Amino acid sequence: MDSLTISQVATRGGINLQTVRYYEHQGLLAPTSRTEAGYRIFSAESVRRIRFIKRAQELGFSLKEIKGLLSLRIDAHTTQADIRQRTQGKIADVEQKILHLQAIHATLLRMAEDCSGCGPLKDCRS
Amino acid sequence: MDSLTISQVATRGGINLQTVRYYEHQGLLAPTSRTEAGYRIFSAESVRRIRFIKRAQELGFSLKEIKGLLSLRIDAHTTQADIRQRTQGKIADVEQKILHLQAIHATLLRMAEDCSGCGPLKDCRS
DNA sequence: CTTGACTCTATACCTAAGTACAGGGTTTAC
DNA sequence: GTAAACCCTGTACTTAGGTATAGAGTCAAG
Repeated sequence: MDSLTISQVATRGGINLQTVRYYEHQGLLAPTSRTEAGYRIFSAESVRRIRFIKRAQELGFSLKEIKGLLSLRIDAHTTQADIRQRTQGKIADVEQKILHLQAIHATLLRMAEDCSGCGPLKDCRS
Repeated sequence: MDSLTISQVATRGGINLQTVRYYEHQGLLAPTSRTEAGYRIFSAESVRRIRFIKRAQELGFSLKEIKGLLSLRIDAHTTQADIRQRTQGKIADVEQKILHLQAIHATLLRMAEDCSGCGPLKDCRS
């Protein structure tokens, strides 16, 4: 029984029911089908997708960017070169973010462990 | 001559002039003083601060959180224990973010380099 | 067979983070 | 000494990302 209602998928994904509809409207999430009466039907897949969206958001990606990340999904008609090209820029972005976070992290650690001589956080090299 | 006008500090920080005033209003940035006529005077320090704010924003921190990060700045009356306590939670947050980014990064790399058998991005373990 | 919990669409409302005037004073360059 | 290019405050508008409400249909339990 891999079939979920909108309220179930919202609860399991940790978001508001209205937000599920909002994400659908934004093209980030689609119900697998509808019942006779028009009720949305989701799968466990959708829950994973919602969680991915929330994590990516916490990392500073906009919904638009997340849509781009999600669309990298591979299907039979996508060539290697195609994928490589589309992922390249995103890989660079992510690497930048990691570097900046590591700089902040190092500065926070220095502040916590040895405060003599450490400067303000904004001076962390990054 | 470490004395900048609002438009200079905005340009060098890479943000809109209005945004400088907005950040000041939000308590994230303060001019070092004012001229006789009431014009704001900034220093190079403010430019660094603005850049830090922008970087942190790209990493998913809200202005409120960034204010918290900036307020960790050390002054003479802050004790070691005090600092350690205030930094602890933020360090954990940053570590979480790094882990999530690394998971996305690894998945993107796998997609770019060897697509046979790689799944959708949202399934990256993180 | 009806009542309560659920769903639908559509529209309105909200907060964060800006961005853009309007109306007025100031400074600098000719 | 007067334009052009600044700056000031205050208010209004915008966009992203939701969240709430209204009005109506659906389903499951007693």
